[in-house]
Amino acid sequence: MENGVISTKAEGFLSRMALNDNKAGMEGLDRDKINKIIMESSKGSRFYENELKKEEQVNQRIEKMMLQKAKITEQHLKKAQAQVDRMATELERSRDLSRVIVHVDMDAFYAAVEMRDCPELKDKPMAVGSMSMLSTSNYHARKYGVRAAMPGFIAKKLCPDLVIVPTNFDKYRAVSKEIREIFAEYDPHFQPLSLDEAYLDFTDHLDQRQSWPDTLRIAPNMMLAKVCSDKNKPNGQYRLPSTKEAVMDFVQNLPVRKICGIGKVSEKMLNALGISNCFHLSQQMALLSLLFSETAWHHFMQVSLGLGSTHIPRHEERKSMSTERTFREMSKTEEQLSLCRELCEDLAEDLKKEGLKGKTVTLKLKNVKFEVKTRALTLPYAVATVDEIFAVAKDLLKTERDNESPLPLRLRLMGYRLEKAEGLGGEQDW
DNA sequence: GCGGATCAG
DNA sequence: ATGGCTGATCCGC
Repeated sequence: MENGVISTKAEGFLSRMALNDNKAGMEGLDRDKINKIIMESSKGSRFYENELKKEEQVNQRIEKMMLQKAKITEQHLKKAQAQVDRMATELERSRDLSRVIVHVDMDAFYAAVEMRDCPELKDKPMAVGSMSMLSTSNYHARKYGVRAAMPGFIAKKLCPDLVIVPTNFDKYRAVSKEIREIFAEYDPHFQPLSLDEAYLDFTDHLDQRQSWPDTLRIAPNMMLAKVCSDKNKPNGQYRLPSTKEAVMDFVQNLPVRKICGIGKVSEKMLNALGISNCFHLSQQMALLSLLFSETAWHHFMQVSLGLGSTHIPRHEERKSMSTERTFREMSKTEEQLSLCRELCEDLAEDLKKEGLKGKTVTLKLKNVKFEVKTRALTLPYAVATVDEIFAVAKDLLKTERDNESPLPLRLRLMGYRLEKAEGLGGEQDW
């Protein structure tokens, strides 16, 4: 029993904190050595303690799921299988292989821009970000296990020669603009996902020119195109043929973690059921339909059949806008209040740029133990100005302070979000 | 509607 | 000493 607990904890550490070799450029490095260094620089920190706590919650979720699984009868499963089969037939009828979808993803984008502007960096391990957090790293640095979303001080331990370049968003935005102008030539309705990523529908373009560009990752739908864009990095290309056989073959060998929407936690839950790739996923669909929500298993179903959107949606209207900031411990009421005011000013300014309003104000707090809390209030009318927002924001903060009283709120992050409320009348007020 | 969680980039 | 920020969505109240 004692041993069981300890090994669960060790496993928990690995799944949540350990090196993620999902990314390109992470093949064939010394995982054990890297994980040991990450572990040593993490152990005992408040961040790490909180990660352990979160991991324990995930383990409990899994335990609950396993108990549910144990209660499922053969009869139950048979019935579910019949429903799954019916749905598969239905979905199969909707399969559309006539579109050509491309997902473009700039390789190590921020790092590439910095190396372009400072060629000496090309031969060195480098990353973009700060000692607190890295946005991305070049391929030299990846050999040491240095990757995006890793704090710089840990990266420095993995690779003491690492050069950390501060982020320069204006520059990346400018390059992104150039890139998007090129995208528009191929598909005027392309959908940008971030500064360095976009979906393009190439179907019409290819009808006009007959030559096949072999410079891109191509597939018959968005889900597949996204996965393909990860293949043969860097500088490699991949085209998934538009046949059902090719698609099914491709999808069956795919680890579930590669699927957009399946993250660390979902992966761990699926793994607990013996599911690690999409072949297992399709084999266990009846079981999944009984253990997961409808939305979740329908998504699994689509994925296991290699289906995805064949039309790129037009850019949706934004639903919320937020601003948050991390700082060193702040416990004084007056300081917190003036920060609250500052954040409201920033938010109001951002809202003004887009001419937006919102009905729901949400306060986000993270204490020095990395515990996150949100507190929201929905108004009967939409607000946008600093004073309107601040009036609500300061009350939300006060309520939290009163809740904790007489202990002070020992904060490391504060943020505010304004949201368009659902329901009738939401549209005209936003 | 609220709050916690997950996910992506 | 240093463990981010923004936006979306889902689940279970």
